[in-house]
Order: sequence, then structure tokens, then C-alpha cells
Amino acid sequence: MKELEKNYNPSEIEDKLYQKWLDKKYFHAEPNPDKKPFTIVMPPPNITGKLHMGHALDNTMQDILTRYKRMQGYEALWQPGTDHAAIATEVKVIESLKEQGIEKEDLGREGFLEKCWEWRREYGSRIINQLHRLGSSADWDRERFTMDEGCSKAVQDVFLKLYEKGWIYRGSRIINWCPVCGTSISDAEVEHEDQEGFFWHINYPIVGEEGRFVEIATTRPETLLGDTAVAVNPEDERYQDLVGKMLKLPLTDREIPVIADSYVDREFGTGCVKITPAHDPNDFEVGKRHHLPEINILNDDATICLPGSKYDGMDRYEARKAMVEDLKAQGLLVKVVPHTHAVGVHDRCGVTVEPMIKPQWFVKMDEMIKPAVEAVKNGEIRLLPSRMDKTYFNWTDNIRDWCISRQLWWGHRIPAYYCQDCKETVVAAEMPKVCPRCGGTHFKQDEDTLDTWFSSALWPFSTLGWPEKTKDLEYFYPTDVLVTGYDIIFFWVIRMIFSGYEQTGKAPFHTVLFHGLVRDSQGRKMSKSLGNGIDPLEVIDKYGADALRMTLITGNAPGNDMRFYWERVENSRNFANKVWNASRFIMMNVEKAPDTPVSLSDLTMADRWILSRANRLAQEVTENLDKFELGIAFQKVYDFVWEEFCDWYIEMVKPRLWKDDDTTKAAAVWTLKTVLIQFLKLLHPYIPFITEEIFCNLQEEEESIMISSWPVYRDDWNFREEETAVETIKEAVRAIRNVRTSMNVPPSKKARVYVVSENQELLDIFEHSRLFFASLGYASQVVLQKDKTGIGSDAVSAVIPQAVIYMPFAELVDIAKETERLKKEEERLKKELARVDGMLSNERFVSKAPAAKIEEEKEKQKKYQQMMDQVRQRLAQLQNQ
RNA sequence: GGGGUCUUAGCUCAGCUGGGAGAGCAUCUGCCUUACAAGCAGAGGGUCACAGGUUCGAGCCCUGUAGGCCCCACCA
Repeated sequence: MKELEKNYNPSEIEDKLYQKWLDKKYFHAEPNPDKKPFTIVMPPPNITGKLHMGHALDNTMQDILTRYKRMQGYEALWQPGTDHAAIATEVKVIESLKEQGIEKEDLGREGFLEKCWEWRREYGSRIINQLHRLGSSADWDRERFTMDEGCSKAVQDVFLKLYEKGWIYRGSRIINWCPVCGTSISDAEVEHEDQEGFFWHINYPIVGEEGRFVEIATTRPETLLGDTAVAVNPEDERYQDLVGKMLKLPLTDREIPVIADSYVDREFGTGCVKITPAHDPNDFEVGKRHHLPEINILNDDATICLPGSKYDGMDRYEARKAMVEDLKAQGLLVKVVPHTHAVGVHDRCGVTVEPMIKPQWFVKMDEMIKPAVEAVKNGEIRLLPSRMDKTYFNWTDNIRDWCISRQLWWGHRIPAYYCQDCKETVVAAEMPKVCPRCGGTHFKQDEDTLDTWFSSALWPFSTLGWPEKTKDLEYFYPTDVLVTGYDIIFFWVIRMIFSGYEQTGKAPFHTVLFHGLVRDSQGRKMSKSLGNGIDPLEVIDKYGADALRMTLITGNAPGNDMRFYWERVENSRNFANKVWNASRFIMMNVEKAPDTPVSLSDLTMADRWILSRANRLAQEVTENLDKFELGIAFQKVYDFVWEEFCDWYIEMVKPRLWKDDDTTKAAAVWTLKTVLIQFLKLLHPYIPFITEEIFCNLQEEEESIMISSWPVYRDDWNFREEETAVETIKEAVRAIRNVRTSMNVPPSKKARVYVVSENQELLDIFEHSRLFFASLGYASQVVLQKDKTGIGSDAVSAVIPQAVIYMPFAELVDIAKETERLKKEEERLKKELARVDGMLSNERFVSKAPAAKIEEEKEKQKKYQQMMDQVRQRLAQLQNQ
């Protein structure tokens, strides 16, 4: 047994303990037929990432669940890894190359990829090391990477399978194009933000009808160059005669038809819509319906592409300006109206995306999504909090095909090969030798790579060895819980679910536990641009990982965002210190009864009380954890440790430890140690470091708390009577302290305390607790009796249920003050009685409420009435003085 | 336009299936009591946004109103 430092100092022990856990391989999981598996797959952080509060929260939650299950005897696997993060990594590498004056293209594909791998080798594990600091008990021996050999094989297999099935196809469709990143992106990667812009009203002259125009309104005048029609609603009387006529497209020499399509809203704008099939998703659909030509007017960098035109080569916004000027000059600009509208921007770079028609690869979603919808509907997969269901279905109900090709180099290359002789497409694991159509032997692989999320979608099973039928896969899959932020439900969660069903025939997990965002103290999102981010590592340095973990897990309901306050970290640190000092106290006293055998029958009332409380605590905490109520479970242990154990039990036990000849000393020591170990175990998943440090200093039988057994409820530790008895004593002590404080009696001044009650059982309770009741109640002597014999009329009193407590403070008694105090008590009791009486005299309550509830209220009525009688007696007494 | 969510003590938030309003911080008053001043003992402070409804009983369930936040969405 080691003596502990006075204050808990996390930095001294955390690294040492983490290293011990690693050395002992406690985090490692292997298929074990004697145990049940429990699996969590870690959302793979980007290799470009740096640990932020979101990661800290996410991983703390996963660690809590993993450690809990491990202690419960499960073969607990927390599967870690990192994500190649295609765009983010390319951007980083390109940046670092630029600093050296090198362009991506200079290196060529191979050269550039080599740089990416180099970058990954250098920085890719940084975030993993940061996760170590948190105490994460993931199985690092199994660390995976979305572009490692196995995961890449999984990606390729899935691609080939879906292609064969016809669910992956290549097509020229309208997609979102990021002109800065130079790649297509999926719908999910487009963020809509309201921007203040204008509505430009433009007149298109009607061919052959001099002086007659059709007025259209647009927010993007530059797209006019790609117009191939103007549409009106077929029901719109105003424009009936126009349908079929031709219009002269301004600034060009083209003529375009007026068509009728019900897509047009008669009420909005002028009721005439310019149709640009190549640069607007709606117009694209309209164009398909009416077989309109699609004219692409943009280059990949969003400059105008219209050879021969004066606008050719201009930036899109420059061209807009120039064209508006020209229209004005020609008298075709009718008016300009300010207009706020939603603009799609790329979520990575914030640049306005351009819808464009490009040949891309897509995943057909309509069939594949079905089992994923069904699974959440029938509860096979449970989303927590359950309100996430709506968000989920909103997406699945409106799902569109998924654009999976990216014009990037860093990523899984699409396994499609084009015959250079006949343009035949061959999708295969390797480059084909001979073209099945023309017999040609020259092939070129598709230049594109896959959306990063395509590989993330396979993460729960690709990390376990799929598509091979590995032992790991068989044992650990399906995984159990997925813990992640609600912000990636569309990107990742849904895609894992449909991929899991499609590829493995099973749900990848049965529960998804969502958490919210960690915001700053003003409720703002933490962001680089605001500079308001708080570095979790800084928190760990200052207050310890345990304090950070507690802060992140408490004071917030599941799935809700939370604010980060340093004050809350301090409170967490204080709790850690409290646990530390309680343990210190116990260690300082254990040798007072070393190795004395103790049986339950040796325990005193107080011992049984705290043991019983600790017993039920374990039961409740287990229930809460099983329901994934991590914060509630922790709060319960927190309250137990601080209030019941430290503020009450330790104080109760002190006189027994100080007294040399106390016969119950061994029982006290045993109880202290037993309850301490009990709650250390309950706390360990939350605060792994401090609990391990204490546990190892406290005992020698077990080498680590993290592989010790989780407390279970035991019938022989259930002592209801003692619990009630101690509650009575606590009430009496509180009453005494209250009286003393209101009279300004200093703690140093002890007083004789009389407990007067006609109830012998009650007196017995006080008899049994004489020793600690005296110390907690600042009593020089405790006198128990059935009447007021020997108590001066000038003693102060406090009424508790079924008893009155008297303290002779003759010289301190202020009759007026005493009366005031009792009047206040009378008022309180009056209110209580009025409430109870009101309920019980309500016929409808008595006839309809459950019997137990009625009985409960009757008991209360009795208790309050009895206390009221005592208070009034006492008041009468005072008045006679 | 659709959906979600929030409105509870000065601040930040809990409050599980409806049965006497809670925590931390802050404030006030005493205490360096031999584990802890990162502590101990006490105190003050709330028409649970508003209006209806269901119920014996509503912070909790239903409807509506106001305000805040978020997500989704092809009104040019």
C-alpha cells in the first residue's frame, strides 16, 4: 500500500499507465469461443486531421462502451483506423508542393501519389497518437487504413459486383462540379447557403414579331449562353399563343423555341423560364423531356467556353457583368431586382458549385436502399436518439443516384478500362489483355478515383477482412454500436447500412448512437476561421484526460449539442481530486485493521447502508449503460461518491477509526475498501487513468482495473431497513446543523443533544448510531428518552418525523428568533398538509389514482400532521415564557 | 416549402414510461474539523416561453402562438 500525493496530478501517471495497458495488450481482442463478442468500429479520422473536440467526444463515448463491455466479460473489440480523405489530402499535398514551387501536374500521377503516400507516412499517424492521450482502448494492433491492401480489395470487389448487377453505371448526367477542386462531388457534399443576389429580368425578342418580347428572370444571366428554350406553364393563358414560336437569344445568333412544361410555376417571376439543360438540374430534366440540345458553356475552372464569342475565356462572374452591360446597351435588360436565394457551395472549400453535364460513374440507389429503410422501420437497426429516424427517412425517401467518380488522383482508382481501338468499356480487377469486342490490345484505365465515402461505407466489414471469410469477420461482425455525430448521417451512416446489407446480407450494427457538436462557450461552432476552437490536448495537459472525458460526457442530453466551458473542466478535475482524496483517506486507514476477516453480520448499520446503496448503484448504472444513457449513469456515480460516500459515510466512520478499542473497526475498514473498489470499477470506463492508479495502489490481487470484473447486483448486499434508518439519522443531523447555523453556534461549541420520541424503534436507531450521530451533530452527549424530563424550557428544538430534538443553548437562545424559525416551519408544514389534504379529499383522486399512490399520500399526511403537532406545541411553550 | 429541436434558478444545462422542481458555476453566511480550501456546513434564488386541451393529477402528452437554432429541398 502506497501513500498517495495530496493532490491528484494526472500528467504524472497518464502516459505511464497507457504504456502499461499497451504493453500488456489489454486492448487487443481475438475471436474467443468462450466469450461473447462486442464490437465497435471507430469512425476513421482523416489522415489530415488533428484531434478536435468532436473526436474527443466521439472517442470518449466509444471508449466508455468498450471498457464497460470488456469488464463485463465480453471480448471487446474497438476497431480503429484512418481515412484517406481524398480531397482534403490532395489539397494538403498540393499546398506543400506549391511551397516548393511544384505543381501537381509536374509530377505526373505516379509522382504525385508517391508524395501523397509520403505525406501519409509522415502525418497520418499523428491523430492516432493524439487519440492515445485520451485513453482510448482501441485495438491498435488492428489499425487499418481505407487505402490499405485489404480495404482496397474490398472496394474493388464491391465495384465489380455492383457493376455486374447493373447498379453501377457510367453516364453523362448533370452533376455538381467544384471549379476550384476540379472534381465532381455528390449531392451530399453540396451545402446550400442563402446569398444576396439579383434577379435580372431580360427580354428575349420574338422572332418575326418586331417589338414583341418574352420577359424572363434569372439569377445567373451568364447561363443565357447555354439556353436552348424558354418554358412556360401549359395552363398559363398569358402565354398560350407563344408556345411553338421562336425567340432570338440575346448576345448570340441562335434562335430557341418556346415550350410548355408543367415544371414552370406561373406565380413565380414572370412565369417564363429560360432553359439551360447543361447547367441546371431542373432544366436538364426539362431538356430531356423536350429533346432539347445541351450546350456546355463552361470550362472546368468555371470560365466561359464559347469559342468565337467575346465572352470566351472570361471568368463566370466577369462574364456575367459584361453580359449584363451588353444587354443594357441593347435595351434588353428590363430591370434588376435584389433577390436572396440559396446557392450551392462545396462543403470542403466553400466555392459555388456549377451544375454541369459530365460523364461520371453512379450508383443506382432505388433498389439498394430498400433493406436499409426496412431495417430502421422494423427496429433491426435502432437510431438513438430516435428522432434521427425522421432525418434518416427524409434522405432515403428522396434518394438520388450517387455520383461516385472524382477527378482526383488520391483515392481508389476506378477499375474500368477503355479499349483504345473500339472504345469498349471493360470493368475488371486488372487491365484486360484483349478487347472482347474488337480483339484490340490497347487499353487505358479510367482516370478517375472513387468518392472517399465509397470506401468508408464498407468500413465495418472491410476492416475485419471482408471479402475474405476471415475468423475475425465471422466472430466480430456484425458490429454492435456505431457512435458518431449526427452531421454525417447521410455521408456515412446510411451508406454503411445499405452497403452492409448488400455486401454481407446483414446489418453492420444494431444501434447507432448519435452525439451532437461541441460548441464554444457562446454556442458557436468551433472553427479555424473564428479561432475559437479549444484543443483537447491543451485540456488534457492542464487538467488531465479524465477531466476532459467527464466534461464531455455530462451535462447534456443524447444527440444534443453542448457548450464547452473551462469551469466545467475544473469541476471535473475537482471530482477526480475528490476520488483521489477519498482513496487517500482509506489507504491511510486500512492498516488499522489489516487482514481481519469480516462477514456481513459484523457490519454496523452505517456499513450496511452504504453497501446497500453501492449495490443498487451498480444495478442502476448498469441499466443506464445498457440503454446508452452514459451521462445519467455517470451522474449517479458522481452523486453517490461525493455526497453519500464522502460527505456522509466517511464522516460517519471516522469516530470508529479514531477510537482505539472500537470493535467494529475491521468492519469499517472492510466496507470502506469494498465500496471504494465498487465505485472505482463503475467509474473506470469514464475515468480510466485515475481509477487504475488508485486500484493498483490499493490492492495487489489484480494487476489492472480494466480487466477486473464489472460489479453486479447481489441480494445479500441489499439492506433496506438500514437505508431507512440512516436516512432518519441524516435528517436529524441536518436539522441540528440548521438550527446551529441559524443561531450562529460555532462548530467548536458542542452541545448536549436530546432525542425525544415515544417510538422505541426510533430511539433504537439513534442508540445504534450514537457514536457518529454525536460527531456529525456536534453533540457533547446524546441523550435518548421518551419524554421531556430534564430538558430546560430554554432549549432550542428541531422537529423531525416522530421525534423532537432539543439542544440546551440557554445563553444563546433568542426567543423571538426561535419563534420565527418555528413559524417558518409551521408554514412549510401547512403547505404540505394543504396539498396532501387537497389530494386525499378529492373524490376523483381517491377513486381513480392507483392504490399505492393513495397509500403513499396517506403516509405523508400522517407524518406531516404529527410534525405539525410538535411544532405547535413548541410554539405554545415559547409563548408562555 | 418540408422536417427536427430548443425556450426550466443570474449563467450553462439535466429532468427516463405524467404523481411533491434538480446539478454545476455564480451569489450570500459560517468554518484552515487530523482525505480533500480543487474542501466542509448552511442559505437565497424558478407563474418550467405564452394560450388552450386531455387527465384525479401536466415541466413531461395533444393543439395552436411567439422567438431562437439546425437539417433537408430543383421556384428560375
